[in-house]
Amino acid sequence: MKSREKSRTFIAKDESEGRIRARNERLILDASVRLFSAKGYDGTTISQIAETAGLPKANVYYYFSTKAAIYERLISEVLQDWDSALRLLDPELDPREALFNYVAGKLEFSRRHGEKSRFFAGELLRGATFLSPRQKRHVQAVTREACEVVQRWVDEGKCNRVDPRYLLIMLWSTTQYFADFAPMAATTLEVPKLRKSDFDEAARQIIAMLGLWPAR
Amino acid sequence: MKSREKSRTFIAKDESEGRIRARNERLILDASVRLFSAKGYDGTTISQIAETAGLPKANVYYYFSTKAAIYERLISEVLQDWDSALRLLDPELDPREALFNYVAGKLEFSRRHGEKSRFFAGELLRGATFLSPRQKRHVQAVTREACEVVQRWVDEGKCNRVDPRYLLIMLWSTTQYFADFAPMAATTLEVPKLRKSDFDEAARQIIAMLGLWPAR
DNA sequence: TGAGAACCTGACTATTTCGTCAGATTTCTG
DNA sequence: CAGAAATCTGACGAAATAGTCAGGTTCTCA
Repeated sequence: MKSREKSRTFIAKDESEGRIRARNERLILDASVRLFSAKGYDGTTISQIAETAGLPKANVYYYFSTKAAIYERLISEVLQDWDSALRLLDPELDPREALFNYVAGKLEFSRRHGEKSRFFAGELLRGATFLSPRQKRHVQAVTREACEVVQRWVDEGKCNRVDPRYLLIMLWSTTQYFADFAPMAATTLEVPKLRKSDFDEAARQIIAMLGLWPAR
Repeated sequence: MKSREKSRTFIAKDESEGRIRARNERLILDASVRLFSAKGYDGTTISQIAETAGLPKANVYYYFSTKAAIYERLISEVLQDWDSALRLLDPELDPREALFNYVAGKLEFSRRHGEKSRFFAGELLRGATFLSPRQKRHVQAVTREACEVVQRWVDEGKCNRVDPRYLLIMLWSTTQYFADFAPMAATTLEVPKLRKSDFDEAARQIIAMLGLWPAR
């Protein structure tokens, strides 16, 4: 099958040892995120996950003791994506440019990883009870940081007066909408299916519609 | 089975005859929307619906032959709400005022009927496969109508140039966010739980952030 | 190369779920 | 009030599900 070097791999996580483990866990997680996003947590069975991943069910149980364990791993992965996206908000740039980059980046990520985006949205919808206090604090800290970036733009007069928190919510919600509710967005735009160009246009339109840019 | 012709009550729906039927169907539908919104379609069992509604399971089956039947009834109810909300967009008003009313109204509805809003969002998330072609056309027609209202404002110079479709998407997504992802919004706003005043403030902020208002 | 660790799996159990049904009870109507 | 229609319900069977386990196979490294 595969003859890799027998080198010691002390890379990072506790499970980084064991190529087979890494490969199979990935298979399981990928299958799971697809199923969870399509049918929800309760609507997904371990048998389906096993079948989608191409493994026997008992083998899935070998790697994850329970469905909840799979789910928790996915949450923490998605949370990482979410916050590295927020770090795209570059304080050095002109706000209009920085916000455009952020929106475009977020849209592009959502377009390419629709299942992840929908998975996260689905679980937020269920009440976000899954976030550990630690994760909640983390989200809060990252959010606050982003707010400060915007606030600085306002203070420096580079940007009209605005409550950064509402601005962020507006950007999150709109970008999410295109990914998560794509069928509805497509209906509204009267196209059969959203394409990359629709996402790009969305980024431009969103930025254009915001009344944040001081007259020059 | 089709021999229910004696009653004199031609009120509206096909089921308007039979007070008991009406009452029990309502009990079942109310229980269902709450459960569906909290646990998803697949995650909800008929037994839970029965228990929540306070009826024996077999009695639920007496009124609805299957879970899908309950679900379809809910969809059409929610769709009605959705489009009567869109009719709140009053073409006679000044755009700023009209849009504020629309946003505030939608937020208020979502706040009061969170389960319905989340139920709809949840099913959109699953791909909107549930909408019949007829319903889809209906949504499209109502949307187009709303777009025309906005377009007229633009043409009359009451409103800056904007693509009405993206404006609508932006408004829908943002208002939905507050209702459907309330825990996340609360975290962002750093309040323990969203209150009415937060929703009101959201409406003001959303309108204020839009750069649609021509200088006077 | 061989012993132990890691990995794999078919078969099994206990539980839950959907949906049905026969017959009991209540409500309606003439 | 009598009979018909509507409503109610406990109990049941077939199917699906989460999770376990004993024992087999493959890999790793000294």
